[in-house]
Amino acid sequence: MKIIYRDGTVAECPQEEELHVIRHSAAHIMAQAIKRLFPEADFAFGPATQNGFYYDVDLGERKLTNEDLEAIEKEMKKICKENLPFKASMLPREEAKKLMADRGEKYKLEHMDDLAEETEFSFFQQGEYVDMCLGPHLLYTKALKAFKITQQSGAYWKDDKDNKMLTRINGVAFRTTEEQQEWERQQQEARERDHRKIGREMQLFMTDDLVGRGLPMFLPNGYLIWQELENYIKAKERRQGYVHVLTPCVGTVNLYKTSGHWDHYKENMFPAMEVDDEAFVLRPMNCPHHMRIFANRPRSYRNLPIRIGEIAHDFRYEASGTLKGIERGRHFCQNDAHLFVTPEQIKDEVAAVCDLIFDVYKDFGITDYRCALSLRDPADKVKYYDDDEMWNNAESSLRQVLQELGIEFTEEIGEAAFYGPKLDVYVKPAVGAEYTLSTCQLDFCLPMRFDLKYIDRDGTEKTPVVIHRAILGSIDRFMAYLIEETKGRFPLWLAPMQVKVLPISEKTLDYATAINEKLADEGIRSALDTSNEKIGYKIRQAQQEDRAPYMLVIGAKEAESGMVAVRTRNGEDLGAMSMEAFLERLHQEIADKK
RNA sequence: GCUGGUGUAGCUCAGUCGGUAGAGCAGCUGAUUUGUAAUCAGCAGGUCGGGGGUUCGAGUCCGUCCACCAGCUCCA
Repeated sequence: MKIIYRDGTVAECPQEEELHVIRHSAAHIMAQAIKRLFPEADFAFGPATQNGFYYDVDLGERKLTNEDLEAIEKEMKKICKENLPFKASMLPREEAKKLMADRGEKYKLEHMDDLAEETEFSFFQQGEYVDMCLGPHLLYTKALKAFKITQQSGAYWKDDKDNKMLTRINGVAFRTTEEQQEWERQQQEARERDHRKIGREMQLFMTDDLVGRGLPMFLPNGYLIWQELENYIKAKERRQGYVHVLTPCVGTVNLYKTSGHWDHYKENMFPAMEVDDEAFVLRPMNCPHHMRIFANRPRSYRNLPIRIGEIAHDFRYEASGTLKGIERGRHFCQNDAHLFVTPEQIKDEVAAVCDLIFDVYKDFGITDYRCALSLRDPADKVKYYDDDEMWNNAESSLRQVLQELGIEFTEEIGEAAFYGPKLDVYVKPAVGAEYTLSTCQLDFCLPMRFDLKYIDRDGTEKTPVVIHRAILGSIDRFMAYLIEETKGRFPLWLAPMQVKVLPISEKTLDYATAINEKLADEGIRSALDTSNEKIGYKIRQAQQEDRAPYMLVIGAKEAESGMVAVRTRNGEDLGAMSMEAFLERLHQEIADKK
């Protein structure tokens, strides 16, 4: 595939750049189509994205309908058919400005002003449409073979919500129609994995308008998984010397004024409740409660580190548009802990937290994640606690520890918490944008604000350092992730229904009932299908709807021999085995967390 | 919160030009007693998201509120 660069040279496109160029050119062709249909259109940015492209366009008061989008797509196809060449040209600043001014492109002009150090600008033209652009592009519009406009949405000029909202038109583009079909298949597959869909099918959780939006309720099946996760992570933490506490879901406004959260986040908290001349809020996080637990009694360096964990209920008044099943709600349960340490202990404790994170990921088979060191934006004195020395110290300590641990990470400016830098571990769900699962934050700030002290070896009072960390993040979000990763086919130890007992007919119902009871006695979550259906139907139900890892087919042969016929969720027929052998298999698999 | 879209039975969906709602699955009842991914028949199920408006008449048209979905912004 040949492409044209901004200086007009034509060359073979590097393989890995092909899609990007196709998508970028698709954006230009879409802009041309939009301009033909809506001459008043004023274009902002129109880049290629991970799957496709978009163009942000100012259409004045006009709202686009779906028919408009179809018309744009049709016009794009027409432009491709016209097979217009892409032509590159360079203009010095003044001429470039005149060209854009003549064409009424006020966003491009503003962009040129932002690029104050540039002396000349490049343009690409196909047919009557000219766009300021770095390129490179396809040689001809016909080279764009597979694309589709997918949606429109709003987006702010320069991503700033104080600026005007423009219409963003999104599309996808591929090398071939086969690749496009493959993408559509994957989209379908992602929709099938959506935790909200599987959660409803498997009766894991529900929401209800009368209870309130963003307030999911865990149903018996979902709460079984929840309890397994809670027990699992608490046991892991206990092994690392954590203790667990239980603290209330409300706190005084003064508590959050002391921590600084009130100033930073009061807009995202449920409003204060005034009672007996005191104001309370539903708590949005637990750090202040844990700080006060530390301050409850004198502490010695001999007691440190103190690791206080809690499966803690939190409430945040999230913007309505951000709510998403149990991935992001207004109530959620953090797998939270605060480690109170001496400065010398930072390294070992951060290392232990990282070990715990990756140990847990191993248990769950999580391999597709990325780590980021989230730093403050030093220019932002409003968001970040203003103490350069403290920040430099915290950031360099955390960076150094991560480097020494050999963890690969990128650094992201302006992503820190207001009180300190953090290690964030991101994962990508089946549906939607990536999010943080685990976090480990180094905090020199809250211990000062709460005036925390311990008595050091030399008898003087010192301020401890706090490490905030969450491994599963929130139980809710972690469950959402697991649902999408497993498609609801949870490993045995987590499956709400571990075994389903399927009598072939009522004639073997008694034996099947005894088997079911035996399983229950052994602590196995089993269910008995007493329905009057054929065995094929029962299997289909157990495998597809219940997603039970094991099915026991119980007929005359089994009743006579005292065996069970075992079938797996994957359709594998393991044949007849003794109940003892089956139980041993179950217990082993549960212990292995496979 | 912003922009756009969607809302019909528990679930997935159909419903033409405005003339008082339909299917499959699930549910219930009965028949059948079944050997590894859907046995047959019958029954029941709805203030068409809510309140308004236009109309002789609204699931359908208009407006408003609510919820959901996508994207943006945000995520202590």
